[in-house]
Amino acid sequence: MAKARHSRFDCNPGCSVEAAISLIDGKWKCVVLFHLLDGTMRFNEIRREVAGVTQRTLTNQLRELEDDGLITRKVYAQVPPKVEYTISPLGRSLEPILVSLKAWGDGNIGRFGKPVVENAA
Amino acid sequence: MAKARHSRFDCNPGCSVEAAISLIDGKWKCVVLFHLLDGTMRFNEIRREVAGVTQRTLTNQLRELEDDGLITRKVYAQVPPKVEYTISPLGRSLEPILVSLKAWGDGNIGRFGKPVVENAA
DNA sequence: GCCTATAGTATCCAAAACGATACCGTGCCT
DNA sequence: AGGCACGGTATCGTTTTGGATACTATAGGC
Repeated sequence: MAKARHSRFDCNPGCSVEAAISLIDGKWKCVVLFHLLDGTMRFNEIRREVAGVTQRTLTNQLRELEDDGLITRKVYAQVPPKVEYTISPLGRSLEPILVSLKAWGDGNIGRFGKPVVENAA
Repeated sequence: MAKARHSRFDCNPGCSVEAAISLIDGKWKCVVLFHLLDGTMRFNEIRREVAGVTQRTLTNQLRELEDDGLITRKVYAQVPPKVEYTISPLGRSLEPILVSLKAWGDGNIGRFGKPVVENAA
């Protein structure tokens, strides 16, 4: 999505849907969160799992996820740098959504594009 | 979201999540689909339910939903014009996602913004 | 020395998304 | 006659999103 995120939630049935959507609005956010469900990961681990994302974009979206309280970021004072990303309880509460997305995708992915295996590089 | 929709699905666990996301990527799409779960609606009915959307944007997103096969559009040859929008079987298959989004939003909406009641106009 | 990994920052750019605003033809109601 | 509803179209503009590319300091391995 783009432009303004949903920021004003009206008291109709749609508004809770908008609230949830507004948090995962970002091209790679759901995918990142999905991977973090399995446990803590470091920056380049995430980057390798999420095919296609540029490092600048990944940084931005991890920052937004952290700002929204969906993940936590732990920096170890060492060289080379070590940073760990972990899904937060709030982020974990999105699990039903993420799992539904994956289940749907698994059952319907053949409708759009063809899975490719070139990101194993 | 914006820019390129997810269009190439790699064979890793994220790609099915991407596939699902790519279909509901649009500021108002989930909300529209959510409302259509309850049954067929006409254009201005949807417009009244979805607070904040401009009529131009609603038209665009309904078109995209139709193009993706998530809803169907039926035009009655009469004046004034009558058009009915109905969720399709493919769209209906997104119900678990939409319901998860609403459940999460219901439980967390207090974290962001305050519900307002000014769209009842 | 060079290459790689780490986790970024910096800068610029292009594309897309959405909003704002005005307008349309017909019929119905007042 | 005027206003309103219907379901849009048309045009322009702004903002945002994400990508492309280059660069960073340190350490370890070869």
